Amino acid sequence: MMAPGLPLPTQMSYDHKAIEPKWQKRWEADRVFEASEDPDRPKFYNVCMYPYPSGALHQGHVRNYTYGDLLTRYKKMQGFSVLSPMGWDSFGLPAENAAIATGAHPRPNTESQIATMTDQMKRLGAMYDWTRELASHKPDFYRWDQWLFLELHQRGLAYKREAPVNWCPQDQTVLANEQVVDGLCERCDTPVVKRNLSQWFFKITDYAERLLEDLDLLEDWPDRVRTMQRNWIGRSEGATFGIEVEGGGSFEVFTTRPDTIFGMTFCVLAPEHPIVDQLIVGSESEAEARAYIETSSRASEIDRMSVGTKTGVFTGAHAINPANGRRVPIYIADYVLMGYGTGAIMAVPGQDQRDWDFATKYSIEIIRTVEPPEGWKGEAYTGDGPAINSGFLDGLHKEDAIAAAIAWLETEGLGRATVTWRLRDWLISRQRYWGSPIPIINCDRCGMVPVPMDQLPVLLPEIEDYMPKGQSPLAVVEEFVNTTCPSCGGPARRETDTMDTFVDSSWYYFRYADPHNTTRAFDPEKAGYWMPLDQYIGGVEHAVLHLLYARFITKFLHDIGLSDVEEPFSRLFTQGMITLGGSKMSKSKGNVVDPLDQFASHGADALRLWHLFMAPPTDDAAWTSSGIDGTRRFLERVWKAATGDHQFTLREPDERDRQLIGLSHRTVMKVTDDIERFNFNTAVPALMILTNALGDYLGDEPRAETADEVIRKLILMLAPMTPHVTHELWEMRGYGTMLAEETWPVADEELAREETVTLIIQVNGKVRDRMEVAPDVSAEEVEAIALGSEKVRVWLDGATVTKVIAKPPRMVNIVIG
RNA sequence: GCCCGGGUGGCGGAACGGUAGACGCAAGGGGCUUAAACCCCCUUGAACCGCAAGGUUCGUGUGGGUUCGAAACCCACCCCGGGCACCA
Repeated sequence: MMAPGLPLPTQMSYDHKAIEPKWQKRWEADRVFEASEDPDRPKFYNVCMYPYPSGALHQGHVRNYTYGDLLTRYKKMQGFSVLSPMGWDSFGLPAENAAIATGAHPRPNTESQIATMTDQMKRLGAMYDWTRELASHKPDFYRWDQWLFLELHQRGLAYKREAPVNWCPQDQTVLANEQVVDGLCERCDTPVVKRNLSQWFFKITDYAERLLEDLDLLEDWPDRVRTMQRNWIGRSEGATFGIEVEGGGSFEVFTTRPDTIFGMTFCVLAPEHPIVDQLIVGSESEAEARAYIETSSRASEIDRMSVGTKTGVFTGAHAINPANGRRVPIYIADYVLMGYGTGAIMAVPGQDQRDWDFATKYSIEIIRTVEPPEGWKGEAYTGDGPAINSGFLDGLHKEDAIAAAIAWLETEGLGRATVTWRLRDWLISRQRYWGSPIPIINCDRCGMVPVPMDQLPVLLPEIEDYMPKGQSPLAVVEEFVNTTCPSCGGPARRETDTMDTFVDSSWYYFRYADPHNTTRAFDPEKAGYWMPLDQYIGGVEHAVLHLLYARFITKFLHDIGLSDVEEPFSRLFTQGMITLGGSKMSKSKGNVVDPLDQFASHGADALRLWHLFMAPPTDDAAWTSSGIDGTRRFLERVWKAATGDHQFTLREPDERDRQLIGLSHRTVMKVTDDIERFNFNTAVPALMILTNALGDYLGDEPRAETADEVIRKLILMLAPMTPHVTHELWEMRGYGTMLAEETWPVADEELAREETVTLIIQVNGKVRDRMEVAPDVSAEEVEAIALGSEKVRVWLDGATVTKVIAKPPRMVNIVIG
């Protein structure tokens, strides 16, 4: 079926509808892409991020899998032992929401979508080792999520505590952080509020330092992803010290600017700070303070996060500035976050703009402790300068003043140098059905007891009602909940939360190395052969979620002796989006171009080539329907060159043969280099130029030997890009081998060398003439040629040559006065 | 606000500091055809000079700068996209 409005301008000379299925079946039957651990060859472990089974491939998938498959085939031709597996991120909210909407169980729907997508991947010609296929919703996979949980739990890295979570009042459910967009529920746009629930966390903060430091090792990651992770981890150096409350009690504050301590004119506590209650009891401001705390606890995230509208309330209590004994008021304000630092700050309005704003609003004194530069017209000054009004720190510059202030705090026993992280522990509980159950049993006598390893997996039960009600749908399933305590044998209740699907994706790439193991998550020997990934390909949207969690879990597996590597992904590639009409293609916007239409009209090869050609792989790319006409036309020309009935002549090779052979070697160099650097969009035109030259050559007394040599190279270079048509041509030309098993061509530098190059002759930087010269021409010769040029002489008439800059053989510039 | 990207023909995009616009799309002209489609050939950044061959000037967001020479390097600014955002 042809896409409406997309008539193919090409009269097709090859039948993609016959060729493509033929080779797809052949590759599968011959098991060409099944991987094996081969100690005699270098390995190449190549993975595209496993997809959520959404039902059908879209153009973004096509782009992703085309890049991945190109690399799989290219590396295989270069002699690598390649592992390119595929799996399914098949747990999670979309399937569950579909189930709620239709009343059907998520499993059959998920599995039929997996079947559809598998079929479409095969129709794209993307080859994977399907013997290693995995799906996270299957018990033989999620069993090992539960194992991972228990390993973390054993070492104190999985723990439960009450914590504020995102709550959508409309949907009556908790939301994952990633489902909160600008403070709103991504599904119903309702402002999200915080709600306290008892939750399971993975202690990723224990790994903060290593996760930050090892980013420096990841040289083949995009800078922006490393920067995003660095910001997300957010290391801040400073000091923590205690502050006495007048009349008894104390609290700790964290600051990156201990040097400004003399400028502290008030303190601020987060509304949730535990000491607040004792401070306000009986004070004049108690009623007002309680009202404020109540209001901010119910305020939506979007309100609390909005910069500029600082509000707060005086507690009625005062603190003592430890540096100068000054009595300062203690406020409560929600611009101080309980989750960062100590949930309390010393406020120095002279040196912090937020404190300045607050002090101005509530008429609190402002003391500058760093001399601003001459003519400073700003408000708070956060830059460097000599300390003033600061006692023993006076005159010191920022760095020295910070060191001196910390030394003083430590000598006085008031505080210490500390490092604070922005990174929070990873909240992995979900009050949702479609996920891996957390393997914990709650016993009244024994407390929280881990499910013994030999009782895994804790199977997800079949249920009728998936609707979230603020607790897991599993909580009402009596036969699931009620069990016996593994420790005392008494009656006990199962944990009913399930795990975040990011737990699945944090380790799945280890499982590909040993996917059928029934006694452990994977054999470290097998994982040791394949890990780390040599190439990981996916969307940039996972920069700080999946890619950070995966690094954490890999480090953990390393620490417990199951992995040799500390970093899972040696080389990361993040592709741009496909857009249409200025926005991302999506069903809701109605701007989807279904790849099935192009499979039918132009064939998978033409579609793959268009994706490679249309834009640099890292850039977003705008879909245009006519572009694929061009790549199909190009494949037609290749087909005609390789199968046409040409008038070959018997003659000795001449200049034309040498030219074409030379071009073919240069093309091999260019295409190889471009593929290595992911410049697919420039590799394609190089092949077009070669094909055009070949077409011209074939039309004018061609030699069969020359033609064959060039056609062979062309087919080999196109093989990873457009595998079906090239396999068919390889077979038709009778080379007698499977193209996918062939060797990638290597250029001969001698043959690639050009006989002449174009010398550009400039006068004062402007091009005035061009000449063909030998590549090894000298500077003196180039200068003589330039000065001898008739076109140049016109410009030199009546002028004095002041300088000649010669860069043989490409350029010479005559400078005249 | 902060941190990354990025602004090149009608469009997607090429260009180790050295011929700007490769390659492709679209458009126009011609050939083939009874006709059309397909296919093939030619033209296609702008302005100007020339009968022609050819030539000149301008041109990579804006304004400066460095350089014999800048789309590329430096400074300032404008616009677009993305990420983070009361993190003390």
